[in-house]
Amino acid sequence: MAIRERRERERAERERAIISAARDLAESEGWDAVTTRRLAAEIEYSQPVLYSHFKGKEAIMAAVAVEGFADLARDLAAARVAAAGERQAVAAVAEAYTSFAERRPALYDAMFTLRVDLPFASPDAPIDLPRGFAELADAVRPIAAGDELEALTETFWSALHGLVTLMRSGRLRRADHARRLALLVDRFTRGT
Amino acid sequence: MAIRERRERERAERERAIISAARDLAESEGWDAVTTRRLAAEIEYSQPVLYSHFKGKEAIMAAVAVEGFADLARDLAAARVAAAGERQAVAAVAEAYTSFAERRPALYDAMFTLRVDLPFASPDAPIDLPRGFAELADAVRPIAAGDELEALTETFWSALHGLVTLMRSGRLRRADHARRLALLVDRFTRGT
DNA sequence: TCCAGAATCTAGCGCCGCTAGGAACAAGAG
DNA sequence: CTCTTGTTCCTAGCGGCGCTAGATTCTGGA
Repeated sequence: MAIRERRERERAERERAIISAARDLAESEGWDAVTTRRLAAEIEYSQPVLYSHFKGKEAIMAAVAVEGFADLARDLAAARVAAAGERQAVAAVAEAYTSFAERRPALYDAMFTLRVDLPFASPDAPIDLPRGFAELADAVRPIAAGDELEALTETFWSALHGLVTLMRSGRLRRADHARRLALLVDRFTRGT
Repeated sequence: MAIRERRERERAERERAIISAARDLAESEGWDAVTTRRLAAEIEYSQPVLYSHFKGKEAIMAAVAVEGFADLARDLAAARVAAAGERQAVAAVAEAYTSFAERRPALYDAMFTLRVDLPFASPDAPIDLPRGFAELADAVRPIAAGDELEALTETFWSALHGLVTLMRSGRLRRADHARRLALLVDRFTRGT
């Protein structure tokens, strides 16, 4: 029986290795460089082994994304609790969000841009996804006034996501990022 | 000389055919289905002919995107001038923008999501791109108050883009779209 | 020591974007 | 009308992709 356990442990370790290799490779060379052949070489197994752990490449990316949700939720929480007031909390969370996207672009893409097979606005979403959303919602709550909190949080999130993706793809000048972020926070916190 | 002219005309027609085929194929089956082989078959020429017109597949997508900017600019202009007042103009333009993205998803992706080799915030951006941006800016101007118009327009645009992309990728429930859009417009037009 | 079943690999399928090299063709010169 | 020259276009193929069938190797228990 102990043998079986060791087997399962080794298998779990290998799965972790696949996810780490995918994340590292994506962060250093972009997702285009993450091929099943390179991943297999990285973990020193043959290609088909990947398919005994994951349904396909998209599932590997989804697994990387799930890891990212935990990191993002942590960053957002830290920013929120460190803020001095309600409006500062909104600004701090916004800053933390965009900074996460800038620091971990490949991870961010897996989470929010690339097509991956993950349930989002659904009960069986990965556990850390609603956690991150809840952090945003906590920051937004004081400025929600009469508005529905969930929809307002989604809207705020969308705005942050738009800023980040348009800037990252070269559609917005990076230099004006801080100004745009300030404007967004200002408009959302007005009159509350 | 007339022969040369006919040649050039035919060549221009073929280039148009390539762009149309790419757009149609992308809109009916998605960009993944747009391969150089299928495009070549569609225009009834061999694959290498594509490369005598465009540097590569990305350049074809960029050409499709450029066409889209003209369409979007037209939609935005129509929405803006038909609106009854300043705030209604903001709402109308926002609605027109997201509706364009919903109706022409593949085109929208080429324009704003996929990596294409196009200059954006730069003097040599395709002519219709600043036109679309100017339409947005015209709608935003009355609500800019003391804020810098360009940065505010970029921020508003980003929010629309975020709403659209997160919804389209299944990260936001489609059912709440109108509510989110209304919240966005409300927050941007507050106190002006 | 042998065997059944699990674990893993080799080899290959059909596709991709892209390109080298040659065939077919048309335009001007004699 | 024939020949040369330059353009146009195609056939064929390169290396790489995600993924999988089938063979092979390994391993725990009889």
